[in-house]
Amino acid sequence: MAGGSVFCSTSSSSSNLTTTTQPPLDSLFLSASSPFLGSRSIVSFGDVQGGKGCNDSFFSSYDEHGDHEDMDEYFHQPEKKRRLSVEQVRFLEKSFDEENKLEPERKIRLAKELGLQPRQVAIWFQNRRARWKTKQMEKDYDSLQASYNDLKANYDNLLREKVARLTEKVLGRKKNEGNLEQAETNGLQEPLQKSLADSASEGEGSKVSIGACKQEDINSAKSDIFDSSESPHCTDGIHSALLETGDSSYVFEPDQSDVSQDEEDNLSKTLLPHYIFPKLEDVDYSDLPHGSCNFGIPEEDQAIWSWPY
DNA sequence: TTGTGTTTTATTGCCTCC
DNA sequence: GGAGGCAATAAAACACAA
Repeated sequence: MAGGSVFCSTSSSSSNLTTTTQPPLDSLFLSASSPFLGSRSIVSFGDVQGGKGCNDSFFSSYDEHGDHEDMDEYFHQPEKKRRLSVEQVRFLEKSFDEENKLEPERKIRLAKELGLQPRQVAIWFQNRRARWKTKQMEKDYDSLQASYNDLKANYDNLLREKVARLTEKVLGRKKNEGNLEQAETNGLQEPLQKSLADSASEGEGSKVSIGACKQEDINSAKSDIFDSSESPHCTDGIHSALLETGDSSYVFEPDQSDVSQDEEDNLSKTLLPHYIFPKLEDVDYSDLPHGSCNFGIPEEDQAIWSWPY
C-alpha cells in the first residue's frame, strides 16, 4: 500500500467510543502526509475524540495511486485490535522519551504524523506511562533491596564486634575478681556475681551488666566458658561470639578494655549511619544469629547497645 | 496445532483541576 | 461540567513449549 494512512474522526461526541454505536465509515479519512504507510494499525471506526484537530491535510488524497483494494481491506476488516507497527512504536517511544506527557497540540501532531487517531496516541501514552511506572517501581525495589542487604551486613558485623568486645570485658573482670582456680573450687557464682555487680555500678565507661541472667544461667556460663559446650541460655550470644573469634588465646587480662565506650560510640557512628537504623529494641531480631536472647542484658542496660540518636 | 502465559491496545469508572 | 489522568480490567495479538 502506498500513500497516507491517517484516519481521522469528525464527530464531536465525547470519550466513550464504542465501535458499534457509530456510523461505520463516516469518520474515516486519509492523509497523504503520514510516513507510516501500510501500517497494520487501524482505528476503531467509532473513535471521535480529537475530530476538531483534523485539518485538511487529514482529509486529502486517499491513495492517489489508486490503491483502493488495500483500503477496502481496511474498511471491511472486522473491528479488531491492531498492533501499531514497529515504526509507529519507535516514533512514539522517541516522543515519549522527550516528554512523557502529551499536550493536545502534540497529540494532534503525532496522530497526524503516524496516521493514527489522536485518541489512540493518547491511549498509547497512557499505557506507556503505566508501563514506565511499573518498571520504575521494580528498579526502586531492587535498589532498596540492595542497600538494605548492604546495611544489614554492616549491622551484623558491627553487632558481632560489639559482642566480642563485651565478652572480653566480662571475662577480663572475672579474672580481675580473683583467683580462677579458687573460683573453680568454690564455684563461679560468688566472684562472678560480684564482678557483675561491680560492673553494673561502674558507670558510663563500662556499662556492662548481665544481671538479668538467672542463677542457672550463671552456672551455665561457667560451663560455657570452660567447656566450650553449647548453651541455650542467655550467655549463648557471648559464648558464641567468643567462639566465633576463633582465637583461643583469650586470657583473663586486667580490666583494660582496648576500646572505651566513647570510642565504641564513635565506631558505631563511623561504620553505621545511625539515622538509617532503627533502635535496637525496635528491631525484629528473629533472623539474627542469636535470636531474641538480647544476650542476657536487662532492658535498662540495653541503652548502651542501641545506636546513638 | 493447541494450550498457556505475556504483551499490547482499548474501555470503564473514578478523581482532580480549571 | 468538561477534559484529562490514572488504576483496574478486558480482550486481542503474540510467543512459545509440548
